Amino acid sequence: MNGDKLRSVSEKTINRLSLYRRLLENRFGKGHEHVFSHELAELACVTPAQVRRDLMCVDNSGSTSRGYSVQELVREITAVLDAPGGQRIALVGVGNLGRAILSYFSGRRPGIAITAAFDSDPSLAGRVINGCRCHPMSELSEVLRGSEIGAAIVAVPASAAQDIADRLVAAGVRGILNFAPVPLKVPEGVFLEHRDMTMSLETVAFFARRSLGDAE
Amino acid sequence: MNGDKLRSVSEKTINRLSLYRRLLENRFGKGHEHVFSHELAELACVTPAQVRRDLMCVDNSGSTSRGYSVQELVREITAVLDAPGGQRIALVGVGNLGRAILSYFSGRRPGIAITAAFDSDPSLAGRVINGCRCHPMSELSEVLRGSEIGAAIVAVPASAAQDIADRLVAAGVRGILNFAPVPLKVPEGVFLEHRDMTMSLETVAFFARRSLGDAE
DNA sequence: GAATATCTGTGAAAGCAATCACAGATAGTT
DNA sequence: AACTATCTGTGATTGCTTTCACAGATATTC
Repeated sequence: MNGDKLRSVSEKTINRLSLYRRLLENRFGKGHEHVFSHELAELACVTPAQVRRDLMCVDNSGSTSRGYSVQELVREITAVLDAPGGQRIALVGVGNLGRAILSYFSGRRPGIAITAAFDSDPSLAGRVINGCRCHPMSELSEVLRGSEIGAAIVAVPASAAQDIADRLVAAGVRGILNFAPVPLKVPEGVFLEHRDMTMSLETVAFFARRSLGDAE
Repeated sequence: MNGDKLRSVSEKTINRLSLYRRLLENRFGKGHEHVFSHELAELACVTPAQVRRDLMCVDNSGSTSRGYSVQELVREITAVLDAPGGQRIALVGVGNLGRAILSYFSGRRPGIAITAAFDSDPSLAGRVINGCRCHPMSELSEVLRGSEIGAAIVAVPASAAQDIADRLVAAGVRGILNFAPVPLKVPEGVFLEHRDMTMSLETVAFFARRSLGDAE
């Protein structure tokens, strides 16, 4: 990787780098060979200072009065975010949400692919959904150990989530994106992101209501 | 609402209150009439001090040596989070993700219901999915103005998202949960939550890889 | 009923993240 | 070539969130 700088990069910065890259990719070639921090900030809905701070961890030097080369910036962010040979992800839970995730990510990012799915429903075993092969849950450890999968998405019911997480960690997974509506316990060193939709929706509902109340 | 305290509550605290309530509901009646801050903290994967701080904004007083009454705590959190008569939410975009969201929230929370859905595909108009009626996109303003909907979920492609957001805001929506992979611009006073799955997955992939690198 | 143990509520401290503000750089203009 | 304008990179600052640590409260024990 990029050595010392990256060891201390915050999660929020990585989040925004991912966003910056996508925004830049969408604009490149459309008459935008260069971009200023305030332009990228406008696209990303953050401040220019935030953009420049975030970019301190990539090996790119913007030029004064011309800004950043879009192409170079994309390349440098990619050098930070993507694994050189691409990265494989597993999906556990092929219900409504799991399928939506599969279809959503199918070919969306070149550097990342969901290459194995698991579900407790045996009738799914062997099926291929959006280019991803489904396996029975019992094969989880076996399939993961035979692959280069280091991260996984959990989209199972709350009751099954912790057990799945334990098995994923035991099989060597070091990053989990959790959509189950329950917090997971993972050992030190395993990165965990909890994306609880109920939490998100209740929070939006609360602040929408408070905002209405404030206006009256 | 609860007056002064709530005016300054942070988003993070509201997020956790939502989580606490669900964890408590799941446990109540199973021999857990009371709960200590360290027990709830364990369930939520946070520190006991965090729990106590968060609970400062609800009108509940835990008793020393017995902790909090689970039932009372749920009631008090509900008084903060839920609208007295329940809250209605709109969903825009009934694709794979939109349907997964509809099925996920169907009857999940008593205080919140997705009561109207919109999609640009005319063949969906009039259909009822998971108890939610689908409307053509052209009826968005009309339907919203005739209802008590103050918040919405956006699950449309990136290219359509900003236009949808503008129309939602114009129709009086004050909170948006955005799943489209693009940041949205909304006026001051409108609460916006961006849940970008690509960002989340790339971030998990990054830290999983870094964690593996650290271990070697 | 005094002593002990263990809890809550919260002021104070520590830790993180975002913003400010300016030095240094570079292009354009006259 | 000096002057102006405007950018980046970053030390310093501000603001927010979490954690610490302890006073005060309440059961329990002897």
